[in-house]
Amino acid sequence: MASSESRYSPTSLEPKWQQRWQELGLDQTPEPSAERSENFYALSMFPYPSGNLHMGHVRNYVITDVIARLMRLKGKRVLHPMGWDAFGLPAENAAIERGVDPADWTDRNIAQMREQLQRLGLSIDWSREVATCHSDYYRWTQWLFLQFLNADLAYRKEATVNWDPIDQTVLANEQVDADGRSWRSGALVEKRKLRQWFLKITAVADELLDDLEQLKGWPERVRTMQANWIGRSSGATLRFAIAAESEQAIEVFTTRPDTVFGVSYVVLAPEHALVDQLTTAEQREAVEAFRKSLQSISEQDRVAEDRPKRGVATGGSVQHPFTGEAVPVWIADYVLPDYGTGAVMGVPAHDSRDFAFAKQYDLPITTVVVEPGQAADSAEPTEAFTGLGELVGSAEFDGLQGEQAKAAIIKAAEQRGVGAAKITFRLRDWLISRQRYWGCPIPVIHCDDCGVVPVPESDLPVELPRDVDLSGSGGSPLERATEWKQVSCPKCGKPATRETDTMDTFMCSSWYYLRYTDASNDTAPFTTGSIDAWMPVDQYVGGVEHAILHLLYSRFFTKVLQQRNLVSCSEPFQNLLTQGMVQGVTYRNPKTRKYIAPSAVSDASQPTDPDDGEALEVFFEKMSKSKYNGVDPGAVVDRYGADTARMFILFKAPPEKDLEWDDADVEGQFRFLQRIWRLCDGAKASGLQLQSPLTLPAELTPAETDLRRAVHTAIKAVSEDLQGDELQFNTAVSELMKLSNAMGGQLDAVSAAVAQEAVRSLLLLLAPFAPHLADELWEQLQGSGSIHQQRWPEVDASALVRDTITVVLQVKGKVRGNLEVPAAISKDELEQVALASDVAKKWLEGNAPKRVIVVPGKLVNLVP
RNA sequence: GGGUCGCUAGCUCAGCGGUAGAGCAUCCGGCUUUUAACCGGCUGGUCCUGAGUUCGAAUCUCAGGCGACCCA
Repeated sequence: MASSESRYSPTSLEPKWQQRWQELGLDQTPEPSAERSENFYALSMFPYPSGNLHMGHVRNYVITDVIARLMRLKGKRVLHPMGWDAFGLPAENAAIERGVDPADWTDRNIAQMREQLQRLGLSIDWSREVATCHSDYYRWTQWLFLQFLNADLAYRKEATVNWDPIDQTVLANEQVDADGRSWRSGALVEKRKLRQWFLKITAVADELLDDLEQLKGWPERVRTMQANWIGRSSGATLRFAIAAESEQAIEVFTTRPDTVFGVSYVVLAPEHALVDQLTTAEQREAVEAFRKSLQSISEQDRVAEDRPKRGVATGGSVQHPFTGEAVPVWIADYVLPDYGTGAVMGVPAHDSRDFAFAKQYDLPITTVVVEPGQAADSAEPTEAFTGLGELVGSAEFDGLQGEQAKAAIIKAAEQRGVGAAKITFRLRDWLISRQRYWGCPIPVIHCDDCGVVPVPESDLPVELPRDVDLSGSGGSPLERATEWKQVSCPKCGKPATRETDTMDTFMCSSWYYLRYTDASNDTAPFTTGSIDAWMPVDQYVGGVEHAILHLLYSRFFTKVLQQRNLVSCSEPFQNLLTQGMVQGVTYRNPKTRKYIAPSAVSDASQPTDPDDGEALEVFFEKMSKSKYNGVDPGAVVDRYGADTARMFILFKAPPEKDLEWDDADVEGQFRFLQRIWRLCDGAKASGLQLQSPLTLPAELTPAETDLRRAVHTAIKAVSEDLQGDELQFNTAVSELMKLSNAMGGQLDAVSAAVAQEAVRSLLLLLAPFAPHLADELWEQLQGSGSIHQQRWPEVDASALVRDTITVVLQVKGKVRGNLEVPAAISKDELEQVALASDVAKKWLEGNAPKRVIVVPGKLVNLVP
């Protein structure tokens, strides 16, 4: 009765199962086991609630969901939460531009995105949802800030920052483009000195670097990026006295003390404190002009290698620490005030930047290091020799090599009081002040008498005032919230004012993974019990754009909290998967450089611009509104269902690689799910049921043996693809396809027990990927309970064994035939069978082979 | 300039010393007369290039090319 065949209809089936799962409480986090290894923490980087879910989000959360569902099937107790990185500038901009309240705007967006997420069938425990902008969360962000303050790891200092003169606000370095303009207002950013709050991340720089070694479950490149960002370099400080007998000196940091005899000048950062003193009257004007010209240039630009180095002589000079000779002092753009000592020694012969600088300003280039055994070349070098080598022209240090030379010079410098060994870091303290409204208020009070006074814990949270003037200009909006700002000092009771800076939103996201472990606790941010049960996160999934910022800050928080005995782990994320971008097909007119929407392209195989008929360039790029290449997840779910969207995203590319969205392949996935539907539908029509396991027959037919081999091969392959360092969802899906192909037409040809085992296994393997379809078919075939309450199938190794195997027969390395032999054949027997074969007779022409290579189970190679 | 990774069928990838494979797409045939179709089948590869090691190299080594990412 083919007409009664049911149809795969995800749009009706998926909401049904989402509701059923909720009723069954399947997504709820169970009570954790005392045995940590029985618990599993699967975590996605939480999103900013922009209001619109995009494909990148979908990819992120689907990956984590497959892992969470798999771990439940494997019997783990799983924590799989979700929340919102909800403070940030877009909400404030919406307020400025459209007059909406940032809190309302954010909450509406959260509601909208939550609904979009729920349609994907993600097994998230929504009872643990957090939003960083809600005071029941940010009171603990403030509490943690006070912990840092108490530990002397939070401080205020005057610093040079990027100031946007139109928006009247500080900007982070990332918000200043390559031309030194604000991304928002387009204004040229100015440098300003302001008092700002910092967290002392440099206090744990060594731990942050050294512990990267432990993070075996992280991508190598993320670890490398962090190591480079931290940038530990060991070398020495050397003092160049301002004048003979002078106490005052320019202190430089160098990783190459061995090149000190090659110094031909010293360069100060233009901001350096000694510049004014050293500048001669003749040079003062030039120095001032140079300093002014730098105000609009970003730091990244100043140090960019391909940029010409610019500088000006101060006219002053200092004394070489070893020779006592006068060394001219310059200022230059490539020396930064906050790095090292803000001063470097110029050794043109052995540093490429110094070399370029010396060439440009015609400064002497003195070679003091050569390849071991080579004599010094008197000709002027054409490029810097930056490697280690043997010292020449370095007085008593001549002949010393490499590290030995460095050590000797450092030792000599220490003895003469002109320097010392020193380790520096590129990492700088984390500036967390923001002069913005929509952020977490920094919980301190400024009192004229008592200074900076922390808000008492009992007064937390310091709530953001509502109805603040957010006109977008005139400094921090909180400065104008006078009623909120005026308080009495917690210490002396006199009138005082609240801190009006809010925190960098990265503060809020640096500990949210801890909050999930005990999300509704209103007496503590988390407890040692909840931390011990779930931390560290077993699998973290997110974009590689956070390789440094968020991931480094979170590691910093964890280390500080561990030192203060608030958490028991030293690293927050055990395994990290950085997923690739989702790219959409992009059309661009090569002449006008305009992007064309796919909907405007009539013939996708030969796309042309509807306006001028120009042939369009076609390529894949990250989905974005401006390129019209986005695909709306909601539309895909509407049309094909969440299961198809999930399957496609997992199958189309390995998770860490970029994924090219292709509608045709989405169709392909939908068809695959339909095939599974029909396969099970056919089995159902034949009376197959899943509720009670049948006993396999003692003797199997060849068809049964083949089917069981296919089933257990798939179980083995999928299980292996989903464990270990490389999670290969794409090949796992491919294995499911192979299995369903092997099952096609075979279910009626085998006994009920074998058919049942096959269908049961297929659905279980499918369950983490296409959870709705798997559960629906499970139910239709009378499976007990939900499929997501079952256990992951075990491999039956005996089903993989073959009775006979095909062995390759080679003659002199060339394949000349093959042999069908019993699987258990011995090496000697195999050799005998090979020598007796027709192939051997033909190719050896009756001669005995000189050599016989037998690889058991694989081949025999006869060498005549 | 240095480092890391990659280069296998049209696409995405597996294989990592032993007869070059999977899925998707293409193509063909059938079945329907489909409008989210379906079933069956066949194609398809100097494994980036060159040299070396080996009985045997996609796989190991070296050199080169191309690409991606990171660093300076």
